[in-house]
Amino acid sequence: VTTASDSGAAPATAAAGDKPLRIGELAELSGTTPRTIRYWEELGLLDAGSDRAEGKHRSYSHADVERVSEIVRLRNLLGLSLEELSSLLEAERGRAHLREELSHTESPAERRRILEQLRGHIDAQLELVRGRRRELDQLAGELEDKQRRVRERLGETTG
Amino acid sequence: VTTASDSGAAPATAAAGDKPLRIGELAELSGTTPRTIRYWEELGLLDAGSDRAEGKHRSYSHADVERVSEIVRLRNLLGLSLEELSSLLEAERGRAHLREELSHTESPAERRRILEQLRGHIDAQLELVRGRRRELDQLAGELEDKQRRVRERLGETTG
DNA sequence: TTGCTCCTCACGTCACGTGAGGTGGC
DNA sequence: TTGCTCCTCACGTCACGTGAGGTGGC
Repeated sequence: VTTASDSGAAPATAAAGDKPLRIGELAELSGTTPRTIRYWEELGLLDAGSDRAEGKHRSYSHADVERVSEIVRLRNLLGLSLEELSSLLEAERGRAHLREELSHTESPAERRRILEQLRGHIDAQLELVRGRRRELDQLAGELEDKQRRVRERLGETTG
Repeated sequence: VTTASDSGAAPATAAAGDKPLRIGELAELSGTTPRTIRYWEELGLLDAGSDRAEGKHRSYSHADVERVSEIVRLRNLLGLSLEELSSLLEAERGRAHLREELSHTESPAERRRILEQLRGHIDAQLELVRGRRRELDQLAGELEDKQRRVRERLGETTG
């Protein structure tokens, strides 16, 4: 139902990229459940697809698989609330809009302004991810220390 | 109430390490809330302190700060359910017990057996952490690519 | 046509948040 | 003694899980 793809990755085959998907297929391909997708749609995280008669089946595209997969990934890795995720995704829609704008403007000053906004958004997201990674590195480091100490003591025992 | 410290880190001052803490202080020092601590106690994640008269205040030690802080950290970084966390923590208590055993056994074969069990537990936890870190690295890498592309385009504009 | 997946309520659950009304301890 | 933090219910909330009963589409 939604159509715009953000990633620009070409589908494996042109034909496969066009086949409409049912909610169960979308869920499986993006690592979640139909219930979760309906819930996200209810909250406005996902597009409701404007014109679906009550009781009729939802229909999705492969671009939706990209989008839902990314939300699932961000949720799992960053542990954000859906409200936080929502604003992050809104920023991402904003970026898509900026790219659109960029492709239509010639003025170097304008192009520069748009690109700098894009950079700001990406930098912010990157800082979030790097912060998490630092914490995980710290934890991994501590575990590696423990591991090393046990290995040394194992080396001391005979056998 | 609980006493055994796992980490072996010396407190900043001996006196400060002995002062009993109230639930609000414990919560603040370990980055959570009193309600969460009571809930974890209810579930058995934290020791109930055996003998507290109904309505009387809970009392904690600085060793409890270590324990609660670690649970908070694992919850935030690994995104586990409290049930998963619970078994992970039980494994950790098992490790404390193994270390105890180790300090009392002389037989090299026995010591070796114990150390290998310790190593197994640590390796398992490390794999969990490394898996998460790999995923975050992947995400960070993708964002860095985007960032680089925007930078290149910024370099192309005049100004 | 038969089976499957889908649909919409609606109640259940997990991990707490948030008062309500009352008591404890420096 | 006054204020704070604490106590125990108990209901609310977020992000879904899980049927119940019914319809849609290959």
